[in-house]
Amino acid sequence: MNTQEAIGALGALAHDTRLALYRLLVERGPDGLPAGVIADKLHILPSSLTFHLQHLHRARLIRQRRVSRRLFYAADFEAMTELVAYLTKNCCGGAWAPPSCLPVANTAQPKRRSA
Amino acid sequence: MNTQEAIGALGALAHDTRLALYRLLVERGPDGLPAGVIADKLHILPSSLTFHLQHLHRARLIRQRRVSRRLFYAADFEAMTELVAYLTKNCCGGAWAPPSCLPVANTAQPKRRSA
DNA sequence: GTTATATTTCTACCTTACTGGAAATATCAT
DNA sequence: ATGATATTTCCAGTAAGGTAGAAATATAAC
Repeated sequence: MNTQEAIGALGALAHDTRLALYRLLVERGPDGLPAGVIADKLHILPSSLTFHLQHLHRARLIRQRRVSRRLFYAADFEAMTELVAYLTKNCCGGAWAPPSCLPVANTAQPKRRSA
Repeated sequence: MNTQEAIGALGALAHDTRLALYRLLVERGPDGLPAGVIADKLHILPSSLTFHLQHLHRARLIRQRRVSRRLFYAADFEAMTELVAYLTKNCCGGAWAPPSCLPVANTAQPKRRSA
């Protein structure tokens, strides 16, 4: 993850609705949720939801897949891992985060089914 | 660090100039740099610099102190530690970051002189 | 007190981000 | 094909963020 990607991810998370949305998807795991269910849970209009979903998607924090007529969105766990790695490496003066943290992140991902 | 504080910190870092500024201050350590020097290094106008410094300061990512007629700004290392802790705790589904990471962050701070 | 330096504050402007409603698209069921 | 559901796209309006220059404040030197 380079600086521009990090800025994109930080900006995507720096919003009430989007952070709540992202946390909801993380909580839900790799299966994710369809847009409609998310809209209900967060009480936002469909057009707003799409706007925020696309914002998170552009930042590669979430993934999209269609299941019949519904679009499911799921958190991209690698993205957060990379973001945290970027922050600890570049924004803590190297003083933070023992290297043992980084490998753990990958192995700790919930098992996914297809891709 | 609560959600609103995290959003504030994320938003403060989610900008080209401010991220560069913050990283410059982290690199510099607890002594920090006077505003004028920062403006020179980042090639930005004084009024813009103040704008971004205040943004970072509001997010408690940097600290300010006056030395004679100059205002020094320095990174607040605890803030980044807390932000990373927040992200790993709340946005990685608990799957990330072994607890050993967190204490390390505090002990790894560069020694400061006064407060 | 006057002058110079360092930084902030103020104001105006421009751009981008966000919200909300209506229309369009995609998929499925009949 | 028609109708229903799920979601996106489009558009307009409003709010917030960022940039820039000029004026104001704070400190220091003379």
